[in-house]
Amino acid sequence: MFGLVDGNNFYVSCERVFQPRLNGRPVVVLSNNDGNVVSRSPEAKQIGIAMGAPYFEIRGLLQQQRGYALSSNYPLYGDISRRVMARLADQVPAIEVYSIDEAFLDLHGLTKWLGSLDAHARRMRRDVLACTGIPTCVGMATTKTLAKVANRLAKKYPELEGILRLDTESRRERALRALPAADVWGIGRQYAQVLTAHGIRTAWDLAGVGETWARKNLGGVVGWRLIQELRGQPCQGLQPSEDGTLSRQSLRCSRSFGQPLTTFDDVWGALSTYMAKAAEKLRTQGGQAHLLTVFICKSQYDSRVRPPYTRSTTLTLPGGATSDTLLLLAYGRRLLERIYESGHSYVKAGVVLDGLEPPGRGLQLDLFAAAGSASPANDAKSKVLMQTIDAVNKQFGRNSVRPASSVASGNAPPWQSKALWRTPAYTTRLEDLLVVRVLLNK
DNA sequence: TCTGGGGTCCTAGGACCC
DNA sequence: TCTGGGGTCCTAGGACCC
Repeated sequence: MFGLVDGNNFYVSCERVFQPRLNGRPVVVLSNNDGNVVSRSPEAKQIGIAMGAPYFEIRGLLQQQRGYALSSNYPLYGDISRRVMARLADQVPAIEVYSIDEAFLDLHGLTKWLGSLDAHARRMRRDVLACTGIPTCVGMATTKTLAKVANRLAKKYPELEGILRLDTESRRERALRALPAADVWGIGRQYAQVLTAHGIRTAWDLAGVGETWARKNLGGVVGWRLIQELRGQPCQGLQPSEDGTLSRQSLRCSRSFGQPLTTFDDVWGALSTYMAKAAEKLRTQGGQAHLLTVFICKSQYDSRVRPPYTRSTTLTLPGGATSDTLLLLAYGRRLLERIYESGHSYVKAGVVLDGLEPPGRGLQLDLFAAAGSASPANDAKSKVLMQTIDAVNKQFGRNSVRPASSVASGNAPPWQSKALWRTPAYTTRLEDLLVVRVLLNK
C-alpha cells in the first residue's frame, strides 16, 4: 500500500504560518519575477483566480477583493518542507520525497501493527499540522497513480476530511468515475486533448483503453504503465529518499530577466551568475557533473518573434566530471557563443548540469588536454580554491566572491529579477527571526 | 507595461566500438 | 552486384510533474 501526502496550497500555507492576517483572505504567491500565480489560497480559487495566471491579469480582481499577492520565498518553503518531511519520515517505514510539498509513503504491513490505516493517516495529519502549521491531505492505494487519485479526491471533497483510501474494487471504480481523465497523474495538456477527441472523459474510461492504443497515443511505454497503475497493477516502486532529501540526476539554475537583454555581455553576465550558483549547489551536494547545457530564450509572447523560442547546446566536458566554477564558466562562455545571435532580445537564460556523479570517482584525464585543464595537480588546486570560495561566501555573504562577468557596471544588474513583495526568511536567517515580546503585568 | 523554476523519463538517429 | 549483429554514447527534442 502506498500513501501520498501533500501540503494544501503549500506556499500560501507556509506564508500563513508567520502571518495570521492572511487567514481567511484571498492570497496568491507569485513565481520568480512576480510573473505568474503559483499557489492560491482556497479563497483565491473561489474568486476565480486560475493556477498559472499572469499577475497583471488578476491584479485588479485581487485588489478589489482585498486579497494579497506575495513574491515567492523559496528559502522559507524549502525549510518548512524539510520539517514536514522529517515528521512524516518518523511515522512510516520509508518515504520518497517527490517534490517540495509531496511525499510517497511506504505503508506496507502497517495494518498489522497499527490496526486502521485511516486512523494512522489522521494521526500523521494532526502531527504535521501541530509541528509545522501545514495542513495536508492523504491518499492511500495499491499503486502510486491510484494514491495520487485518492489524494486528489481527498482534497476535492471536504467531507472526506483530508483522507481517502482506495483498497477495494468498488472504491477504485467509484473514485475513477468521479475523476476527470485530464486530472490523472501523467495526463498533461496534449494528452488531455487526445483523450477528449476520442471521447474518453473520466479516469474510469481511461483505465479501459487497450495496450496498443495507450502505447500509440500516450507516449509509448509510459502511457501503458499509467493505464496499468490505474487498474491497480503497480509499475512503479517507492524510491526511498536518503535522509529525507531528494537525490537528483541533474541540477538546473535558470531565471527570467527583470528586463529583456540585447547584448552578449549582459546575457553572459546573467548566465555566469547562474552557472556560479549551480556549481555551488553541486558542490554542496558533493557531486560532479560531466554534461553541461546552456540555453537562452526569446519571448514567446512577442508577436514579432518566431519560433524556436529556445536555443540550447550541450557539451560533454572533455576533462571529465567537475564541479569547478572556473572550468564550467570557461566552457559555458563558449557554449553561449555558439547559440547567441545578435540583434535579438532575450528574456531568460539557464544552465543545466547533467550526468551527476558522486565525488571520488577518480578523474578522467584528457590525453590531448591543453595546459590549464584537468590534471591531478590542477584538480587538487581547484578543489582547494572552490572550498575557499565556498567558505568565504558562507562567512561573508553569498556574493562576496563571484565571477567578474556577473558584476554589472551600474547599481542593480539589468537581469535582476523582480520580487516586490518578498516576506522575510523567518526560519533560515538570523536577522529575520520573529521577536516575541512578553508584557508582564506589574 | 507585465507571462516561473527545477525536475523526470522516453525516443530516435547517427557515430563509433568490437 | 554483393555488405552483420549487438552494443554504447552523444545530442536534441518532446512529453510530463509540482
